[in-house]
Amino acid sequence: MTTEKRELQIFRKYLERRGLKLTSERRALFDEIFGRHEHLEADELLVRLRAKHKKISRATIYRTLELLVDSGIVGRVRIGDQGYRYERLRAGDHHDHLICDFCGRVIEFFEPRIESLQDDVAARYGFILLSHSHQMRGICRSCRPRAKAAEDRFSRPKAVPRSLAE
Amino acid sequence: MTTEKRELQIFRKYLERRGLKLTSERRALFDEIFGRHEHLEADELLVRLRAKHKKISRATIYRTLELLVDSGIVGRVRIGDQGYRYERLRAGDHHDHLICDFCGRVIEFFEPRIESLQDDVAARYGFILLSHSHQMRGICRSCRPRAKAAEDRFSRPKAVPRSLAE
DNA sequence: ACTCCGGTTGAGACAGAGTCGCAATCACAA
DNA sequence: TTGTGATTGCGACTCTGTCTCAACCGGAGT
Repeated sequence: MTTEKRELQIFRKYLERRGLKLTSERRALFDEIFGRHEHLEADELLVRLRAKHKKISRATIYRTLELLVDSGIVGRVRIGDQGYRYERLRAGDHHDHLICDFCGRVIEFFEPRIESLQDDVAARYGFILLSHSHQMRGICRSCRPRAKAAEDRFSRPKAVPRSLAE
Repeated sequence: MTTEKRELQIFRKYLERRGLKLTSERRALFDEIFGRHEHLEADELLVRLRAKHKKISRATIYRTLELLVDSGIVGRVRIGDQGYRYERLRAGDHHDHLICDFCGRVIEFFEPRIESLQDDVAARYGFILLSHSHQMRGICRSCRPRAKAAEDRFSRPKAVPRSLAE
């Protein structure tokens, strides 16, 4: 609760500083995102809010998400193959994502050694690094048995071992 | 030329193994991608082929790109904010991308230490790693002066220094 | 508490990227 | 050369996200 309060204050300040208003729609979307820790798509948010008998339009969702991202308290990430997902950010919180191709689960990770190697690479090419996006995809621990079963069932449609590649 | 020949053989084999045909459209798209080393969007490929008086439809471009990616000789990457770009891959060639936000230039990099740390992270969470996508964005060496100038011109619309954040 | 004004909303049109169904066409093996 | 199943082009469609605009509302000033 204290955490939410803090982010709400930041958002309020952000709006105030540019003469924008904290409407009930903006407030509802804020609450929805900060009420749980998940990686949500814009349309999921729309559905959830409407399920809570909150009248809100798609356009407002997108417009508000833009404000939230811009204010720095919400992050926008490409996780699936189409569209973005939004996640709340705590102050100073940076992480990248590990995504299970079977169940879709998203795990956040932070590896300082990767972060610093990124800086090295950027420096090597004379780049000023502004942002990065790093996703790793695979099969999570609990999907491994299922993945194995599926692999056996289909006669590996895509596996073209190098023995056949020429 | 020898390199192209090799990839064409792989593609031929790939089609053959699943009873698919090497049509003139597929061949033309192959040539377009392997004729130069760039990161192209589907529609750019369409335009280029039509400019060469090759009659081809958008649907075929997409369908063929899928085959090329699936056969392993072409890579599909999200580089901009909308859509994918396609790039030819040489055997065993893996790299990630550094993208300039000003000029759009794409630089490929490979940092083995990052690759191996990725394996460590995956192992830490019990993940079987299948793929990853890693992009770094920023300002390239030659755009730095231009970027600086632009920053001075606009009175930094988004910069909300922490001194004002509460 | 009331007013007023500029910011905000909802609805639906629109845009860009990509997919799909189907009739006509083509590759390629016999 | 022929036959047949794969492939193509077209246009309609989907999905994600943006835009326009008239009606509406938040909140500062009174």
